[in-house]
Amino acid sequence: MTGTHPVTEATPRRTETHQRIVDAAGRLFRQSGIDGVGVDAVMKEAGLTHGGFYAHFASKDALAAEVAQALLEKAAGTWDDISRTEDRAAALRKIVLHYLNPERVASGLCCPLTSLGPDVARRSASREAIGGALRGMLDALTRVLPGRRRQRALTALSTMVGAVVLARLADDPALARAFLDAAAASILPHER
Amino acid sequence: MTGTHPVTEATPRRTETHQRIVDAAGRLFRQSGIDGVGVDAVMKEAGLTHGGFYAHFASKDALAAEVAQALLEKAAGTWDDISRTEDRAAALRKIVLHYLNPERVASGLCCPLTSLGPDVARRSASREAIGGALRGMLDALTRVLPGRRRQRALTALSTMVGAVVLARLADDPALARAFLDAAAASILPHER
DNA sequence: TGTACATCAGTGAACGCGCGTTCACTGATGTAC
DNA sequence: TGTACATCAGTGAACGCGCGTTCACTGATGTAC
Repeated sequence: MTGTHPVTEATPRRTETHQRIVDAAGRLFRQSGIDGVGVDAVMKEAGLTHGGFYAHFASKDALAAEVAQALLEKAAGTWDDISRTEDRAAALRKIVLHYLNPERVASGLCCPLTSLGPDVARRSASREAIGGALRGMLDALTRVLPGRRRQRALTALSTMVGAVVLARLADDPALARAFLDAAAASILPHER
Repeated sequence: MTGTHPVTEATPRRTETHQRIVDAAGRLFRQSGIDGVGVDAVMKEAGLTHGGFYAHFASKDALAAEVAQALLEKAAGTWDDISRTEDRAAALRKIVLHYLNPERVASGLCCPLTSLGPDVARRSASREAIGGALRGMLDALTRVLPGRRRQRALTALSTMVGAVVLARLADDPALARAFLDAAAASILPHER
């Protein structure tokens, strides 16, 4: 029910189109911010015209909430899956290196916490989804971090998020890279 | 010259009003985002009416650029000053605890990197100012961190920025606090 | 299998509000004599 | 010290564009017989 237009029934085609709009918005919102992208642009990205939008969502805000929730759940879910792998060290490596991957960061299609965070936190609708994702990511990190201390997970998540934020803020690609590399090195067990 | 209306001359009163507008915008923009605050609201916060705005700034974007530059320079300057104190350990403590102060973070009137960052990075005008501030903060941190290694400064800054971002995102005050405390503990030499 | 009709996803023109921007004016400050 | 005038910071009404939202319509999909 959440965010979806309540009146009309769900049919296969409708559901597919709905999902295409959410995906398109996910890409654009993360690159240019929610306020920086019009309903018009979202629908064009999804291969449709803007008029049909309100057959799928009650408002642009409802779309934003659904996009945020979907991206946050997906991110937390991925971390959770990986963290349940047998090999804890490998799982940690995978989570950290994927998160801090320079190409992903540069594309803007990275962690929704950093790309949508501020925008979304102001819209109170999604605060719960954010809280859930945070806890999920912390749980996953705690599970794979040596010592399994919550404290370390809090710090590691801060370092990763900060590195991504700073890398996107840096005007110089070398500096951006330096933030990501330093963060990875500080979290991963030092191998040399 | 930058950002200021180029035609009119600078007189004491003009300068003071100009500054009052920049200060007001600095507060509001950090709390609600640049797109979330109208010229109208800025001028009201400064105790004026909206009409007079364009006697001081060429556009809202010009104001945003000036606000960002002022806040970034102030932040970097503060760090630089503190870092040149005799006692390195005390200077580090001061920088870190001030930055991670829960009340400051909750008020939103904290580091412009986290509160304006994304908004501002998209407006290419201020990328240079951001880069400068980043380098200044890194230099200050390097100066006061034990060992004086650049690598450690990169990580420490990431951790601090990430902790603030996450603290503002967390729906639960206790969780917010946990991010800030964990970050401080991880950077400050462990005293116990 | 073919025809008639109903349903429904998507179209695109149009509306209207918010907000950035402009502008003619006012009241206050300052200068000339 | 007082009066006349010029300058200029700030006012508030008005404009117009962008964008979220609405709506009458179309063309395609599906169902009845």
